Formats: sequence, C-alpha cells, structure tokens
Amino acid sequence: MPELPEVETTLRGIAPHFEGQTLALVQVRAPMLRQPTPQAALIQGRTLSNLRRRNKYILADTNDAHTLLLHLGMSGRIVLTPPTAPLLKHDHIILRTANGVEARLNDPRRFGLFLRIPTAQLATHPLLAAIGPEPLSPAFTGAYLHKALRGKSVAIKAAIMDGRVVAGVGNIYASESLFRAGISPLAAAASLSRRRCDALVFHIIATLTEAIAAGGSSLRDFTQASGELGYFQHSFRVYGRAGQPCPSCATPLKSKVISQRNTFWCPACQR
DNA sequence: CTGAGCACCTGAGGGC
DNA sequence: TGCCCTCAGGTGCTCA
Repeated sequence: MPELPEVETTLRGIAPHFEGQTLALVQVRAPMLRQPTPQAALIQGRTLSNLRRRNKYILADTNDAHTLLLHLGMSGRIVLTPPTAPLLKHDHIILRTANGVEARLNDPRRFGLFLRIPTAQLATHPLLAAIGPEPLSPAFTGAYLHKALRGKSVAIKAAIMDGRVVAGVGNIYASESLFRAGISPLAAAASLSRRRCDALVFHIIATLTEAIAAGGSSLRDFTQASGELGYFQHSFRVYGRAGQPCPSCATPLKSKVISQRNTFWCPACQR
C-alpha cells in the first residue's frame, strides 16, 4: 500500500479539484471496508474544505461539522476520471464535484477506510489520538526520536514503523531510510545514540521528500490520482533487492522478516 | 505496559 | 491452461 509519499501524492492530485467544491454526487458502493462506510446521503451536497494529510489518512472537512477520513490500506488508490468512464471492479467510493470531476477509490483488498467523523471529535478519535509527529514537520528531530526510543527493545525498523513513534513511515521507506543512515534494521531501538538518531531523522526526511517529488512509488497498485505512475521505485537502494550487490559496497544485500514484514539491508554498511 | 503472532482480503506471479 | 503456493506498500486484535 501507499505509504506517506503515495498518500501525499494522492492528496496533491485531488485537492485542486475538490477543495471548496460541492459534492454533486456521492456513491458508497461497499457497505464495509475495514470498518462500515457512511451512507452517501449524509455526504452528498456537502462542500469540502481543508483537504489535508495526517499520517496515512486523507482528511477533508464537510460543511456540516464533520470530517471525512480516507485511508488507502494496502491496495487502495484514488483515480480522477470523467463521470462517463466505466466503473471498475473494486471501485468502492465515488465522489463527484459540481464541476464534473470524479474521484474513485479502488481498493481490491478492502483494507482501506472511509469514515465520517464529527470534527470536534477528530483530535480524540482512536485512529488519530495516539499518532506521533509528522516526519516532515519541525517536531520530528533527532532529540525527539532519541527520547521516543528510550526503553524500546524492539528492532529499530519496527520502531520507526510504529505510528506512535513517527507517522507515515511504512515498510519500504523504513528499509530505505535505515540503509541511507547506515543503521542495521535489527539494532535495538533504545541502543541508538543521539547522533545516530540525528542521522536517521535526516535520512527519513530526505527519503520521504525525494519520494514525494517523484510522485511516490508504483509497485502493483499505486498510481497518482492522474493515473500516472510514480517513479521512486527506480530509486530503491535496498528494498526488494535481496542478493543483489549493495549500491555502496557491492556486498550482497540481505533480507529477513522483521515483525512480519520483509526487510532489506546491507550487512556490511549497516551496523 | 510490551512484543509477537495472526487476521482481515484479493490478485499477481512462479513452479509444476 | 490450470492448480497450488507464496507474497504484497497496513493496521488492529488477542495472547503471553
């Protein structure tokens, strides 16, 4: 699924067409994603504002004191289409503006989410209340990370994929950032020095920023809202490259499952 | 509290 | 061509 760069790319694709726009037509074709979906009638006719991303969620306020929350799960994507385009299998949510722009959420595995939450309850909503700082915000510093890792015996890779530590870092960008920082994904989180936390924060920010600039990574499912492919997958240094030479030292890259997710690293460069 | 394991669901790709 | 197995960018529940 989309990690932070793919969600950010999706947001940037749809926001210009939906910010301030009224939803002339809403269809909720799947009654259930990860959680039950809201009735279309509650959303149709509302005007959207303040489209934004938090963690891997896309949020948009409606002019009835509610906020729509959308998550792409593992396999979700949003594509902009003309209303005349034929519906595809797994098109679960359709939002059409009065201008005739349609955004369709297509999510084969249905791990995504579409919720309608009273805006006043957003900050305390269980999905959002415990989320850590945004990695691209000033709050995400080496000092913060060093403190957040205190007492954590889990592998550093699992720690940075924990949204309570930092928002939005998923399986690909965790491996890529750790490689760039020269840190073994297996290192105990609490064992990282302050200096190494500084380096890791720097490289998480750099990796995510570059990926956003590339329009995200397109593996199986992801496309930008325009339908174009992202191209950051061509910049992966370790992800998916087990057995291939390290781009830095040519040592064969290793892979191993860490907390249920396949992880890639260079055993020579990363300590 | 933490961490590990499993579950949710569909589809793509490889081996036979 | 088809069957069976494994794997996939996420998260949230249960259990020890």
